[in-house]
Amino acid sequence: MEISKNFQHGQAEKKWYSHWEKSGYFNSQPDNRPAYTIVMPPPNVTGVLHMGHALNNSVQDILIRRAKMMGYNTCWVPGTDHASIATEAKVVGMLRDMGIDKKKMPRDEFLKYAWEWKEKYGGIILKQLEELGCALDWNRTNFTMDDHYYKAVIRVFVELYSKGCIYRGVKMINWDPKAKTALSDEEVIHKETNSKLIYVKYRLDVPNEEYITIATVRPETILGDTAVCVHPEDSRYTHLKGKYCFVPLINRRVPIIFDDYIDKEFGTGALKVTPAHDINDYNLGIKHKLPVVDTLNEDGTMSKEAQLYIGEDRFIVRKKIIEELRLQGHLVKEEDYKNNVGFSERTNEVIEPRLSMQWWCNMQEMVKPALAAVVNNDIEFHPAKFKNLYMHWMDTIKDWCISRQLWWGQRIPAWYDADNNIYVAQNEEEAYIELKKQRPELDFTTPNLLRQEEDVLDTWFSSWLWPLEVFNWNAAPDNEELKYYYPTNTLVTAPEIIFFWVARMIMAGYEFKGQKPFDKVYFTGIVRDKMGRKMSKSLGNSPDLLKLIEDFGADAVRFSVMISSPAGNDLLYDENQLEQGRNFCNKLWNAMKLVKSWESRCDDSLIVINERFSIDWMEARLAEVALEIDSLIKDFKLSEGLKTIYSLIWNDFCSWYLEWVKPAMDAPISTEVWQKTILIFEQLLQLLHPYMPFITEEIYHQIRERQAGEDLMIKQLSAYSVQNNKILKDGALLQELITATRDVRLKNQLKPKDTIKLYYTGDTNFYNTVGATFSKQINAEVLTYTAEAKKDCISYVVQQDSLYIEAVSATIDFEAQRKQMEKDLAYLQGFLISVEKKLSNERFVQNAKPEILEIERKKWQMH
RNA sequence: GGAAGCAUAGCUCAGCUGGUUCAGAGCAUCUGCCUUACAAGCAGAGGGUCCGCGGUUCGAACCCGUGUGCUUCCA
Repeated sequence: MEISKNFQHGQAEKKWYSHWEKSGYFNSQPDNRPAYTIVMPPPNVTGVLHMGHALNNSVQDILIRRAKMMGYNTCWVPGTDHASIATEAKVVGMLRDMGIDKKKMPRDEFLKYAWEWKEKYGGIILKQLEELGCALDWNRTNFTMDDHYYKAVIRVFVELYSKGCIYRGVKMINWDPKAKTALSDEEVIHKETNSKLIYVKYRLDVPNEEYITIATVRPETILGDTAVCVHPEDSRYTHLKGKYCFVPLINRRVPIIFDDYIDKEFGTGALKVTPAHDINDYNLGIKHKLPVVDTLNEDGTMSKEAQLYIGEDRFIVRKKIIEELRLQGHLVKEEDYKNNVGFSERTNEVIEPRLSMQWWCNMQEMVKPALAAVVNNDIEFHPAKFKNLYMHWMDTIKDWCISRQLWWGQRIPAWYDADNNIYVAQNEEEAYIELKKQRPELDFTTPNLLRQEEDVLDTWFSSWLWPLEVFNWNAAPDNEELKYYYPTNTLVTAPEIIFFWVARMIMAGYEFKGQKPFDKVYFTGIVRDKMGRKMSKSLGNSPDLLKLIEDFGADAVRFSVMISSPAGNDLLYDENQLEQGRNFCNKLWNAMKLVKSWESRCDDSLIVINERFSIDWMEARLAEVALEIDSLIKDFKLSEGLKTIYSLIWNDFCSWYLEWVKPAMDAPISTEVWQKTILIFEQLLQLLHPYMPFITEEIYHQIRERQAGEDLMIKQLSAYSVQNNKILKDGALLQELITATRDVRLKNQLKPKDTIKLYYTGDTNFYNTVGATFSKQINAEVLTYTAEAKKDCISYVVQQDSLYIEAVSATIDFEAQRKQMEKDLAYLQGFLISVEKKLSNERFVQNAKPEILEIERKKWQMH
């Protein structure tokens, strides 16, 4: 069969992915091998594959494929997250496009649409992971709203409620007026924003016309003011103790209160207090027993209580109210001001602090084992610098707002009776049983004695159970699979969700299973563009991943994201790396073509003599580097690992080894050399396979006939050990000799076709062993030992050996040669002086470690 | 406002516990090659105030202090 000029990635990817899948290599069942398990961070059902996923999932695939070839029973669990806010927003938008208003629709009907939407679009992202080559166990695909999963979430809620961790209460929350729901603190993104600081004077309730001036960036909240606060030690205001002032426009009479919470330096030192719309004001309000005036509706418009501008959006009101204050003479001045404003992570809407009745989860007890596990490295963080971040958050953990005013999600299993008593239960029947117990006097023949809570749970309240529930924890807590796969081995995720998800999973693991969910957490970096900007949809700087895979191949894409992503560091994505990946594929492909072309030229009768050294050296290098790669991958230095194997293949194998053993044109090759070469090639492919699965599998099958089931993906890695240091040193010397000689040839205008006669001083054994290879690489017709310096030759030095080229043709540039030798001499002299200095320094000899001293003495002797 | 991290070649980064003349790799650049696996390539080369300053040490890219710049997290 004709071999294509270059690697045809499109065909190979389809062929091998379906072959692996059909062969069952992706699937896992418990057996007596040790398990290696990863649960994939479930992407949103709303998502499409982007560079972050490519990085994250490439890393996981590398770990899985590597573990598989090391004898583990590997299990990588895929799935998706229902992402309540994001998905609900999509579905509402879709309905709006269809001319349907969500509000006019019953809950059940809306959910029907949501499920339809999920079935249609929700799986796309998983499908896209196939393109990347991910070795996922598709039989285990989970969704956080699957029936069993739903039940697990409900059970967990009920359990925590009965333990007293979950409660219902009114608190200041982050309100998203667009999604019309509460958010947890983690879902709010603070951004520096250009605002105006407005100075407003409030008339004092004192006999003469006197004012107190306050400063605010949210003048619309004036309508909810119930006090003005100053610092007790602020001499400007001490005379106002016990006095009152009037809120402008609405003339509400409010007290002037004193509290050392106030920053005297900020603004005028006087703060307007709006307990309904600011967390700090709220706390002041509680302390000073202030009334609460809630001036906002759930959609961000002004409420009736505001008295003015009712039904108008808060930002329009902000502008209008400034004008009105100006008209009425209350506006003192406006200043440009930078402040931090909270935005909704999902809708990008400006968050309004709002007092609201929500469900809360107290984490104080759950934190303890979860914190300890990370502190004492029972769960390892890679890189370890994220431990600090984790510990700080856990130390200062606050109650988690878990209710969301949405329909898409697990509905909170709480029921209310007519008097608003709460019954939390697994389902309505059990809630009724509870009701009967507590209210036996009720007439149970009347329908609808109970009504269920409308709110659903925060998405993260379901995804924190991920490593447990994908193995069916709820229905069968002692099941074999859970025992076998849990705790999972490695979690690979982005540091952005360390609080959202990682911390909460750790807490859930200890709380519900009494065991950690994973041994190790590997945090990938953020993918940025060439200019260092984070890749995002809104910036439009994220390339179309599927297009990249189509154009360059999945292997090249994987190469490009892995080559420059050191553990935990951000990845600066550059198309350049994509080309490097493609070129590498091409290089591999061409190496294959070369080796294959030898097959028909094999000759059993040829004895291996000259190539013996090359083979031994390559095998030693292979073993040496295989060990290096092993330790790099163990340390999650995946990028380094790829660089190492890249260089082993390109430099050691292609540039040195293949050139050394390559027969002359049309000459036969010893069968043994060919066979050894194939064996070496296979091992190189295997080391590379976790990074670039498709091309390696393809070439593995191209270079030799394979039996059914004889696939690279499942080939077990050999045990490597380094036993031959001498040959590695000799190989390095040979390379140095070749490079130096080529350099000398080039500098003396010797054409590649000109042959040379070369004389050396040095170990004749060594030169005899490598002589044929050396001569071939530098086009020498004679290579001979000489005891003394040769005259009228080009001379140069490599390590301890002197070399002399007797040029058959061409003139010798003695001047250039002299300069080069002087340079070499100066270097050596400098070297000697530095060693001498150290050795003659008494304090060095006294203080330095003996082994260091030994090294220096050796250096001295050698020169 | 609070905390953490980073600063090494044009770019992206290695550089462990201070010790080989330690200043490295890849990419990019330059020079010479269409040499029959590969021009998506081959052969070779150049390129540095290890951010500034001060200190500890026999010895500092590495440890300490300080200044500057950048990034991230929290409020």
